[in-house]
Amino acid sequence: MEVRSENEMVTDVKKGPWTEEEDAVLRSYVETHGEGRWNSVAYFAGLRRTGKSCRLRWLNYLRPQVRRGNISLEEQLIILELHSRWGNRWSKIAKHLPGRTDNEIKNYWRTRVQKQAKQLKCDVNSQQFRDTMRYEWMPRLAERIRAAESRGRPACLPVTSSKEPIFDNRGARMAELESGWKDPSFVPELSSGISSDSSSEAQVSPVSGLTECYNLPNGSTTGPGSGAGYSGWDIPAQDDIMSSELLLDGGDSWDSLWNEENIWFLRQQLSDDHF
DNA sequence: AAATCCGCCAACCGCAAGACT
DNA sequence: TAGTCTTGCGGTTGGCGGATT
Repeated sequence: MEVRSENEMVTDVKKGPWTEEEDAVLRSYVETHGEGRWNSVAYFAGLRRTGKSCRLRWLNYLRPQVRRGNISLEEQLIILELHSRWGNRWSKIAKHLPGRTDNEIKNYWRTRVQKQAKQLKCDVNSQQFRDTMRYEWMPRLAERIRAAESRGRPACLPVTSSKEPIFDNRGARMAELESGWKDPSFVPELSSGISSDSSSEAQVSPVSGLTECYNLPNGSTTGPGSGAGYSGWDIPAQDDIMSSELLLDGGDSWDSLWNEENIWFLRQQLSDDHF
């Protein structure tokens, strides 16, 4: 009988997309034996994969808690808010978005947000871009959420199985978030992954550069949110906010946006001392 | 209809920190 | 205490599919 060690298995490793059969094997094994010891999982489950690959597949795809589909408006706002605080700390940000993986948030940031920075011809780490996020996108997003809330959503949302009110402090929380980014003294926390090197920020003029692409909050708006120019990124121009067609992500309905999972994570996000 | 471009996302890689021996 | 193993994180890449030419 052939006996192979775990290390030998690794040399026989398979890469690339997972098959349904592999998924079934991994899911079955983890459900029976639990997570952890991923090299052993790969070996004893008979998968020709590395432990790392098994772990990643489980965490990012097979876990029952993983949420799939469009990033909701609230999730977008939370991502912007937390990224302004922590920078590229994807796993940390993901912990505040139940069911979302760090990989998903990272991909979202790179494909949507960095694309807008590119269109603005500014560095994603620049003061100009941070100001744009802070003064334009986040307030607009909050406005969209409120507008959506006032249209299709019942003022008092249903209770969860715990019978606790869900959004009792929602307004207060939103105001708290906004006061943070509207406060002139607000300085986004820069941690690893965000360059605080002043030389990179010197590439653009923080204010004059901003006004070339965007007007500050008291002015009219131009830029990625202005009508036909934006796609994928879900922050519309002020005018668009009043367009009900743009209130939701593409294809999202109120039912899907305000399902149990969204309500659950919003409860978490809007609860006191969560950040 | 074919070729090319582009956006998205799953998965890989290297590194670092913590756990274990 | 040092070496090894495991896990977790962030950056990057490659393939797929839809859009555009």
